[in-house]
Order: sequence, then C-alpha cells, then structure tokens
Amino acid sequence: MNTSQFSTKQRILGAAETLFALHGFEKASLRQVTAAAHVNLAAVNYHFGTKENLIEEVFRRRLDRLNARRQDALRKVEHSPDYTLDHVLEAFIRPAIDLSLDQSGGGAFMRMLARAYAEHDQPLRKFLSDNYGHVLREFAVVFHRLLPHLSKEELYWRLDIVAGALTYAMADFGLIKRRPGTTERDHHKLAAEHLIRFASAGLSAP
Amino acid sequence: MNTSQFSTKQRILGAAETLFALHGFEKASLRQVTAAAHVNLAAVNYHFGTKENLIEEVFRRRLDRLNARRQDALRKVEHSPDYTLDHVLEAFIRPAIDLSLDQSGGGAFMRMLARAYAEHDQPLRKFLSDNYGHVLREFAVVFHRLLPHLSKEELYWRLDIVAGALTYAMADFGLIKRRPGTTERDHHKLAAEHLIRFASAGLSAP
DNA sequence: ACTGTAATCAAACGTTTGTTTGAATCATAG
DNA sequence: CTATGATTCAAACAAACGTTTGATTACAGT
Repeated sequence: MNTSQFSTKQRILGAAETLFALHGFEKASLRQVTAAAHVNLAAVNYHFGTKENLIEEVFRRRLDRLNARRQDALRKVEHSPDYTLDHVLEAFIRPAIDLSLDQSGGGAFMRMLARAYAEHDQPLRKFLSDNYGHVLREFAVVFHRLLPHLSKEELYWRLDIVAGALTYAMADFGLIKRRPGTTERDHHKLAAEHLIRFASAGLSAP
Repeated sequence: MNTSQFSTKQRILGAAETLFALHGFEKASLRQVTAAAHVNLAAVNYHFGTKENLIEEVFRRRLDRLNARRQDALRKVEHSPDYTLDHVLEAFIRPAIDLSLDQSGGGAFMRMLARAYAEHDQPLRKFLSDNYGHVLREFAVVFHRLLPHLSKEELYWRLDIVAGALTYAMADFGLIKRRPGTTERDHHKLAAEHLIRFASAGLSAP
C-alpha cells in the first residue's frame, strides 16, 4: 500500500503522537499506532528498535521546534527597546500555544508533554531536562534583569510555578470546560491571555 | 499469615496508593500491589471487584479527608473578621500540603492525584469532579466576595490556574530540586509559601 | 460440635502486550 | 535483466496482564 505522501517512519511518528496524547504511553499499543498509521506492526521495531525509542523520537521532533521558536522570540524581545515582563512571558508562552495549535497534532503533543511530566519517568525527565533546561535558564536571566529585587532562588520558584500552570493549561487539565461554540483554537488563545496576565502579576509580587 | 495489624483491604489500599503514585495506574500491576501488601493476588478482585474500583477507592479514602479539611478551614476563615485573600488561599492550599505530609503515604497520594489529571481518563475525571467540584465552587464564592471586580468567568480562569500550579507543585513535577539537607517536609512548606504569595498576586491582577 | 458464610489460596483462564522471525516484495545500481 | 540491499508482511513468540475458578481454611452463630 503506502498510498500516503508520507514515509512509513513519518506516518508512525504522527500516529504515535496522537495516540500517546490521547491514551497515554502505556495504554496506546503499537498495534493501535501501526493500525492508525496504516503500516505493518513490525515496522515500528524495524524503524525505531523499541517502543521507548519511538517515544523519544516523537518528543525530539517537536521539542526542537518549540525550543528554537522560544529562543527566537526571546531574542526578538531582547533586541527591542523597553521590553516588559509581559513581552518575555509572551515569548515563553506563545510558542507553546502556537505549537499546540499546529495544523497536524500539535495539541496532541502538548498533552503528551504534560503527561510526560506526570509520568515521573526518570530517563524521560532527564531527556526533557537536557532539551528544555538551557532554554529555561536563558529565560531566567532575562526575567532576572526585569525583576532584580528577587533573589535567584525566589525567581526560580516563581518560574517553576509559571511552567506548571502553563503545562496544566496547555494540556487541558483544567476544570474549565470549553464553551460550546468556541473552537479549541480560541480556547487556547484565551488560556494564553489569562495565563500571561496571571503570571505577570504573580512574578511581580512583592 | 496476615501478621499485620491492618486488614487485608487496608493493606491493599495502602500498597496500591504507593505503587500507583510511583509507577502509574497502568504500570503498577495487581501482582506488584498484592506482593507489596503481602496478600494473595485474588484478594483484590474479591474485595474490590476490579482494578478500576480499587483505584476509585484509593481516591475516595483520601479525598474525603482533603475536602473536609478544606471546608473546615474555609469556614474558620469566613467566621473570622477582616479575612484577606491570603487567608482563603491558605485554606485551599494548606490542607493539600498537610495531606501530602501525612505520615503514611500522603505524598504518594498527591502525586497520584496529579497523575489522574494527566491521565485524562474521563470516568476518573468525572469521579474527581463530583468529589471536588462543590468544594471548589464554595471557594469560588468566597474568592468572588474578595475580588468583586472580576467577572465570574475571569475568576474561574484564575482559580483554574491556581489549581494547576498547586497540583504541579504538590506532585513534585517541578524542575526545582530539593536542596540537599532540606527535608521533603520543608520543601513542601516552602512550595506552599511561594505558591500562596504568587497566587495571591496573580488573583489580584487588574 | 456442627453449620454456613467469609476469606484466603494456588492455579489456571483468555487477552493483550512488545518483540522476533523468515519469507515476500520493492527499489535501485551494475 | 539481474543481483543486492532495504523494506514490508503475516505469523508466531514469550511474557505479563486482569480476572475467574474451585478447593481450602477461618470463624461466627446456634
């Protein structure tokens, strides 16, 4: 078969992302994934070796984009005159929203990312920390410039809270139901606005 | 055997709570649970019917306590003169911290609770909403009294963010490592203080 | 002591899981 | 066209899962 324009490998990655986000890493079986991707079951082990490798590849594919966009946004803010806390927060939060609104399964990825935090899987968290850590540190430097009265420790605590709230919001963990008639796109944009306003005030707390 | 002072049922609940928190609902098998509880494998199905029922029972056992304590704390605040936003936040956050510092596996439970949100399991979320919802609504009323300039929708958005950040913090999702020499108890207390200060400012945002 | 219900136990049930195998098919370079 | 390496495929693998069974033990009320 292979009627699709995408390669077997790409089709597996796409289907895996969707199903992992929908049902979790454990519940989503390789049989479900390969069925959704219209490829043979053995193709996963042929192209990725193990399920664990497949999970990491799914992460890598999107995380690289997310990190790059965040860094670009941060640099743009830094090079603009008189930037504010809201601008930096926007540079941190907006790319996550944009990615979650990506045409093909970005929302699924953000839910998967949030799930990865919850899973408390140590190897996976190390992998995420390696790919996330330095970007977060770059942001911390800029935040510190805008909030010089905060100690380094205090700042890190607050940024951690922001990251938590963002993760939670992006993953649709919240109890707030999307109003009927509102698209997921609008819902996430609204969430971003509320989040930025809240986080800005929270970070500025005395 | 049954050398323990606890009944088979209680031993299963305790072991399940620990292992679910440690490895997740899927990964933690009934064989692991019953081995840790030193009971026969079939005891789970005998006492609880299914694994799903066991999960719900584990939740119920602690959630009832958490809800009761939150409501007590809220009523105490309401009956005191000149209570502030921080007091109400404290009534919401502190019981969660206390429970997570409970002698026997409270921390495990909070991690499990956070995981439940991540799992996106609809029946489980309905169960949580049924047990959590009305308490959250009670708090919302009091918050609204202190923040009358906020629309109901705006308030709910912000409370949702607070709940998210709290869940995240209590579950040790954060990237902030506990400093060596600090106990888990101190770490959580510190987290609570930072959380209350942050949330207070965030809720008060213009 | 006997009876009946509750609880425990070892063993097995039927599924589902991730992974492996070996043959079949495809694509491409000589 | 043919030979070669990459890919796909149906089938089977062993292991682990939640659940059920039927016999056995523990203990209560009469």
